[in-house]
Amino acid sequence: MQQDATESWVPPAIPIAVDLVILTLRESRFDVLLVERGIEPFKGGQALPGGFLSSAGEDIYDAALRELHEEAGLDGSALHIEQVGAYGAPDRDPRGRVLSVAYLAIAPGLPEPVAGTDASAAAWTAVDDVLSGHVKLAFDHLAIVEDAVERARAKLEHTPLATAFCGKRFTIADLQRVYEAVWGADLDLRNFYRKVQRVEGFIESTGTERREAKGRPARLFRAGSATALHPPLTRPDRTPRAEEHQ
Amino acid sequence: MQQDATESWVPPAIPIAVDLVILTLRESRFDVLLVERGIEPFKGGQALPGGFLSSAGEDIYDAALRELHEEAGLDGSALHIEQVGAYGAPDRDPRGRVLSVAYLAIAPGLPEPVAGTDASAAAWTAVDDVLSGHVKLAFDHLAIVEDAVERARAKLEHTPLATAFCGKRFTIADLQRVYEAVWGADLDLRNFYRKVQRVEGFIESTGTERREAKGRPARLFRAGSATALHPPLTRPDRTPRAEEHQ
DNA sequence: TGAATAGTGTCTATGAGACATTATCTT
DNA sequence: AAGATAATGTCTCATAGACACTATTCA
Repeated sequence: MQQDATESWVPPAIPIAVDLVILTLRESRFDVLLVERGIEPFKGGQALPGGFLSSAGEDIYDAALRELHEEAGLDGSALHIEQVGAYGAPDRDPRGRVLSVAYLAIAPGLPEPVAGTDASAAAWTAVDDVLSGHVKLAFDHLAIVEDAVERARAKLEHTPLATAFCGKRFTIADLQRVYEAVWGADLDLRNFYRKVQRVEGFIESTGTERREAKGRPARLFRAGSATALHPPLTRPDRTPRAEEHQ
Repeated sequence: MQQDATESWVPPAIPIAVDLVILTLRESRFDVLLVERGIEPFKGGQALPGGFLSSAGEDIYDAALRELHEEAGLDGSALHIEQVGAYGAPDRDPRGRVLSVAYLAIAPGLPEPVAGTDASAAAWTAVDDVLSGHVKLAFDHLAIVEDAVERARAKLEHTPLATAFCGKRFTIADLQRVYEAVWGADLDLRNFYRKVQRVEGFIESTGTERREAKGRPARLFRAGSATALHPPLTRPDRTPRAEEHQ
């Protein structure tokens, strides 16, 4: 980077924004947070929360944390956050050129559609409705959601990311619901219990239980110390296996 | 993104650069292209090829292609190129704030250290020497290389990316050398042949052969149509398996 | 003791990894 | 036929996936 510049040449500067793909599970549904746009372009349309850097000195990650707080009322220090990538097509914003850095945030299921914030227009929306095109998004936000969701789905296989969708303590059934909702696939309960418990450092027992009115109490776990899952939990083959034509 | 702006507020604009992590295999060595910096800061130091957008209207991907041509003499349309991410720490460039979008490019082994270009100072360097810190890089380029290399290593498992390191036609042994060099691990030849040939759409036979002076001729293949590998080629466990303590 | 939820065990098939020999070509 | 390189087959073990029953609690 940083080419040989003549004294007179000035590299073009472009406004920088951050966009947030905040994912969560609410009642076993895989949701993304969208806000209704209050201004043109796409006024009244649905979009990802986000915004411009507040100053030329603000770190992009800090900007993501700030928007997370301002637009979603969430505390980023408690969440899993990672960068998805930069989206910089010259025509992505009709008002003029903007380069946006997208972040993925995973939040434990929040009962309320987030209130007391800037963006009172924020609402949880089914990820499926977005990906299917049933809910239309402004700008290139659909592509951003696609990339972020695929990232989350893939990381569920190899990392303990699923625990980020759960609270501090969770049951194995809770964890299974995460996998099923994010992957959009049903998993066998017995195989899931076996695999999850075999992976070293994925979940550790708290010794406590959760009882709900009826039925046997469920044991509670917390996230373990592993950063990678060995062996991984693989997604069910959507390409079942080459139809042994014969 | 695109917050409610009052008429008077103007979002801060920042110079945008692209950095390229160009990876290849040369004589079974896994190499990255570095350039010697001609100007301060880090004058005389090693850095990734790259540069600022040429104009405020240039697409970032196009800028990556342009730099690939200018600084490495490579034709991007023939290469695998993907974005790694945005690097935007406010202090990453001592001259002032720059946001850089990093791209990963995979090139078939090129015999010569790339000549007849802008950057005659460009040179292939062993990736291991960079990752080990033996070769020091300017700015935050080490972090960029780490991210890009990990991306490449991971994608080798699930995608036919390895074929991007090879020419149009290659032997199975060529392909194995790619995996061994990028992963830094020895693979069993017999298992490799079996697995590679079982994966549908990974490689397809050309019916032709390559003969080198002596020995049995090797069959030549070309990249198949698959975009994902089923089943994947997994990296040898560096974390061998929980030492069954007992 | 019945209803409700939590948790486990076994069998089969497939892939991973270790390992040595046969095949084809040139000189 | 000797030398060199290419290619393959078998065995064992671990994991994936299909599948049904037992355990614990509360009313």
